[in-house]
Amino acid sequence: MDQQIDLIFAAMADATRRSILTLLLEDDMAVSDVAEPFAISLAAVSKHLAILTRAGLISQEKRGRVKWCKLEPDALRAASIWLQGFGQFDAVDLDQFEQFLKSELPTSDF
Amino acid sequence: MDQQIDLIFAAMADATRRSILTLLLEDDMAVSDVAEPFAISLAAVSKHLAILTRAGLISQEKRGRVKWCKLEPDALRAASIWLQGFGQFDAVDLDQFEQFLKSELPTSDF
DNA sequence: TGCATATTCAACCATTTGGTTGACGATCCT
DNA sequence: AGGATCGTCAACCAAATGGTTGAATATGCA
Repeated sequence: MDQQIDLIFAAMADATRRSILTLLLEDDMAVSDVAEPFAISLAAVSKHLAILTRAGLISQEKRGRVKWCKLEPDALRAASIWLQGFGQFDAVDLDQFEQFLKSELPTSDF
Repeated sequence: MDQQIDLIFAAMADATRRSILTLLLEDDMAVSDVAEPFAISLAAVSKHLAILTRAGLISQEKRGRVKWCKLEPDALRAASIWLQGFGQFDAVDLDQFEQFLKSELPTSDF
């Protein structure tokens, strides 16, 4: 269980992977579509997706040629719980949060 | 700012460092006292503390021979905000959280 | 001055990560 | 069957991680 938390935090310790999670927050996507906004190779994105899958943050299902990626928000709960314990954090400023998300995305058109 | 989030999540992706944070939740501690519960060398703990410091999760102040380590919970807010955005997480089950914290500590006597 | 304590530094090692390129396997389409 | 597309695998590289041990630095104390 520790290990799962390790994997989750490690998976989130990379801006590309956090961007991928944000993309998938919108909708399920094929690997190529996930890769499209990024200036790295498809193979590199494939590795990122493997890391996210291993952490349980996404799931992947192959239908035909296409492998669909789906956010698994439940896996974030453990990490969230861990953080909340250090809590007394003020209520989240959602405006700030949206701005932050946008600042992390490689493209800003969504 | 991305980079700070990178550092924070990376710092938390290790059970030893999370245990250290939990220890410091109780009180400020000297490096040797932080190291005491762990079965690794003092130098290894010193490295962990450097990583936590770089991430802004703790601060260290030298008074005399002793370097005091202090939790900086503010640094966790950014990570917390990030996670909350994937939110709709149910209210935290605090009992479960405490049990989890205890399960992560190398010694269970507090 | 001289010793003990607190902490870091340096060098080393094995493993993981994040990236590349090129080849390969699957699947769809005509 | 043949060709295009989707995605991973393999081999490689540079950098970071997590650990070790032994030496060095800094401070306190007698």
